[in-house]
Amino acid sequence: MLDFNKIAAKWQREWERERIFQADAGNRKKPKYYVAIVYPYMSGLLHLGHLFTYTFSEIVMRYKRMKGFNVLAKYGYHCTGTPIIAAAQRVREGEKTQIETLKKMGIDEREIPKFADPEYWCDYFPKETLKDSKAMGFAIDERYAFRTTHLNPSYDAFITWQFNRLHEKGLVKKGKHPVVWCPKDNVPVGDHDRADGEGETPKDFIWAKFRLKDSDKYIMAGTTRPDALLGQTHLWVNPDVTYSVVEVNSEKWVVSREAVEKIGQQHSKARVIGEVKASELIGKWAKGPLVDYELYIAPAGFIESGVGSGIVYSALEDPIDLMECQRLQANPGMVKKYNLDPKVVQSLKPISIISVEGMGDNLGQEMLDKYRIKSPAEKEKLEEAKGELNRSVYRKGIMKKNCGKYAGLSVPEAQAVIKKDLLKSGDAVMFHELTGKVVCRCLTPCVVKIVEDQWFIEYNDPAWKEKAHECLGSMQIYPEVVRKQFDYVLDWLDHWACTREYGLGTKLPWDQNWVIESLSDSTIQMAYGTISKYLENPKDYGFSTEKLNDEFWDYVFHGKGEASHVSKSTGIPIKMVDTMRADFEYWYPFDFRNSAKDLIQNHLSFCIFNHVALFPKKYWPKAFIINGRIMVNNEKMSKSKGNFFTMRELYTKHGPDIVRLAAANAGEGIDDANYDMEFLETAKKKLTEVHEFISEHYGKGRENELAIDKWLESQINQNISNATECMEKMMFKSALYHSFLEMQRNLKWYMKRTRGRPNKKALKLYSESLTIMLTPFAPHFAEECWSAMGKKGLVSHEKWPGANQKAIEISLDKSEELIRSIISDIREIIRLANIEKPSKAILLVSPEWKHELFSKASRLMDENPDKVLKGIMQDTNFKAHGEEIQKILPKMVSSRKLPQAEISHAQELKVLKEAEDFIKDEFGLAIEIMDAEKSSEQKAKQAMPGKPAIVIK
RNA sequence: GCGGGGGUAGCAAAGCCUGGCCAACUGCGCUGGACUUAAGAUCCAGUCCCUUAGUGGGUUCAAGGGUUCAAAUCCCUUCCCCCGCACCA
Repeated sequence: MLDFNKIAAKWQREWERERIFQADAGNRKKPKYYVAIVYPYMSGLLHLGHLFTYTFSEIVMRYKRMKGFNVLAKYGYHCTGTPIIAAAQRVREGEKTQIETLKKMGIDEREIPKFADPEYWCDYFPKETLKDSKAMGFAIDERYAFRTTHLNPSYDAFITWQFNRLHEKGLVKKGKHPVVWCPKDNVPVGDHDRADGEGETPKDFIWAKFRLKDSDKYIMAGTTRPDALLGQTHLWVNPDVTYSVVEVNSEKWVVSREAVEKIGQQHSKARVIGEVKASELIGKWAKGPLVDYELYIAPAGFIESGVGSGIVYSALEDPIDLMECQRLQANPGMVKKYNLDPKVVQSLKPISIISVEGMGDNLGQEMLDKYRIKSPAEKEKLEEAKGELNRSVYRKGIMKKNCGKYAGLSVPEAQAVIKKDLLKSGDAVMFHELTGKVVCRCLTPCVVKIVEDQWFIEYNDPAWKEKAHECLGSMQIYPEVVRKQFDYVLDWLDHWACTREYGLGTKLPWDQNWVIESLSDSTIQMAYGTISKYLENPKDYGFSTEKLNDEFWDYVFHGKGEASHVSKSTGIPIKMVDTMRADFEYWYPFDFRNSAKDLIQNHLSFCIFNHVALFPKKYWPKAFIINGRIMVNNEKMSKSKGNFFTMRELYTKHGPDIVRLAAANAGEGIDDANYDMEFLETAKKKLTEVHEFISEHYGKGRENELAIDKWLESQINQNISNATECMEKMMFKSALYHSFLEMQRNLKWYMKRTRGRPNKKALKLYSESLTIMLTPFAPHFAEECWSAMGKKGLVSHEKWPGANQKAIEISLDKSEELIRSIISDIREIIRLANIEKPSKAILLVSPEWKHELFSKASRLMDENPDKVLKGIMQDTNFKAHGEEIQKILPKMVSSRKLPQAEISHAQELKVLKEAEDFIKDEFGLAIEIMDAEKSSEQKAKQAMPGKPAIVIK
């Protein structure tokens, strides 16, 4: 077995010595290709997930180099945001799992205290990441590597520029927004920080105000269906509850006790100024918005004081309200108990305000009937009925004539308009309620909080969205199916809270209390990556980055202003300023960026938005390549399952080439890929075999040329052609299949067919093509093979092979198929007929007229299947065989199964003759090949083109 | 709910856009054989059912219906599965 690590080290030294991956814009003769590798987050070492994603970038980088491009790889380390800080905090607290995680990465126990400092992470992991990348043989130019965060003043200046420009364009605004909030920790609680309630979000409600008669108090009732206010009939309160009276903006609101805190979170401070028992409200009247009548206040058992305001208004088209109402009406005892007016109670009836196609005027009753609900106790059924009704109302409902100015609107339209009207008139206030219970990791139940003074990037700006769509339309998206997803996301993105109160990152330039959030500071960093070589190593170029300012970036990215002026204000020599400008112009835009699909709905879409806002069209992104997530042996990768691997573990154990091959072979497209640990071993064996084969056979072999040699040549060229096509389509697994696995299979057959006597020229073509095509996948190994062939220079410098179309001959494939099927048939016959000691196989090639017959028949078939028979029978050439044709042809025509007549009679004979020895060896039989017409065997008639009759004796 | 992607032989996974060469690429697994002291590896053969001195027949590509001379592939309906829905990298 080859020592893949040894090979890797050897060739990495060579590459290093020749600096073959240094990317310089000076090389302008070549077209450029800019790969914006997605940068890893520096909260740990690279792992298998990174490896998979990076393999795509890596393959394309090397491939494009071999296609003659000047390739730049953007390479960096992501350090902004909260995860590093949080992890450092955990180290400080001595949390076991965090410390274990660090230990597993090979960090010495004594070193671990250093990780209590977030900045140490930002130093340590970039270094280790670079080490790993080089050990993997990634074709990167480390001079360009950069870190994000304020620890890197150049990057800091770059982000400052970005936000100043966005701000100037009016795309960053201050506002407020609802978040799920932990009242104990005082932080927003994202999905992953929850002990319970994943997926729950704040939902819009409105609380409508119902003025209590002869009072200055408002009864507040929440609703998600403001349209139903038009059909309001009365109010429900929970008879056993004592409500609070709170003062909000000098109004007095009646709400449940539980609601008081919510008001405080979402509105100005709520001051409790009194209490009122439900019994004091029941039987009174109140006046709500939109209608001109007053509502009676009634008791209901289903009202939960913890939901909404603890009071609801009733619209009797709702099955739950209706059921409750019917119970009350049928229960004089209750009416008496609560001292209600029986006349009023009996007068309550549904007001029909919405027409729904296929339904009548009493929607609530219809649903009760449909679900056969008899009592309010049947809660589940009631919920279902309500749900179904709401759905059909939402989809098909139209506001009826009695809805005044809202008449004729569809229900969603009416909801939107009414909501707006009510909020404007002050008859209702906006409220957010969680869609379900959320519990923070600290076990505190969460609430909705309105965050004030938050800065947003206004991705909801319609003009901006339109431009983003335009950009997407001009981009290549691989695989194409993801485009729809992007389209949706671009529309869906709302304003994005882009600042945090704490975390690593650049300070918001005009409001230094805020730190720019981590997804927002990495949307156009590919532009920085074109000139990071200079900015990260200014001393090497004789300048300093201390005084970088917005003017500098304006000049470099937009050519705005004067180089001399920029030079004066930044202290950077004019020549350097212009060099950077030129480099940017040369490299930008980026041509390739790949990532796992999780980044579609944020990072990649942000990237589009920010580019269209900050750069002219010619610098907009060119292509996104989306890959699935990686699984290990068909299981999700996770630390708890023990199938979590750092990249370092993998390449140390198996060598980088093997690890890369397995990654390339894991999958392509958007489906989750599978990293097959067994393939690692298979790959080692296969590569070792290849190396042995090449070392042994290259430059040797016979000189004379047989058909089988042409066949191999044809196959090689087909493989080149297929592999190239796959490479261009970014389908690297398929590319690997054609360039490597298929090639190997072909070789095996070839060696067998030539009985170990290959042709020298064919082998040369094979070895060279294979080695070159393997270079993007297993570059060290390819170098090793290249040198084993005695080649001077590096295979990394070779051109990707072009397929010689002339060498591709389908008829050669057909010939091989013929041989294969004959062998398999002979074997089958021997087996079935149980022939103990066969001595001879006679192969009877179908007569020439049959070849002619079927090639003509298939021509006729393409024209008109109905006329095949007639056409043939009219042809005098076939007259002599009329009877036989009548027997076989009609059936074949009707089933559309004609024998293939691609190989002529003469060719068929020739092919068989040439393979005679091969077949003989295969079975140890004497072989006789003859024209079926000249044979007296019964079987001879069965011979068809491409299917000789076989007689075993 | 909204949006997206899927359902193919024991498993995994191609094919579907551009219908026919599809009983359906390929890998794994399984069965038998060769090699070997043995195991592993490797190699050869087989692996939907029936039939058979091969090239024959039947039933398959979630389910049902349709278009067509012809459907895994096109159209319609139904069922089921996966992913995303944010302030987080």
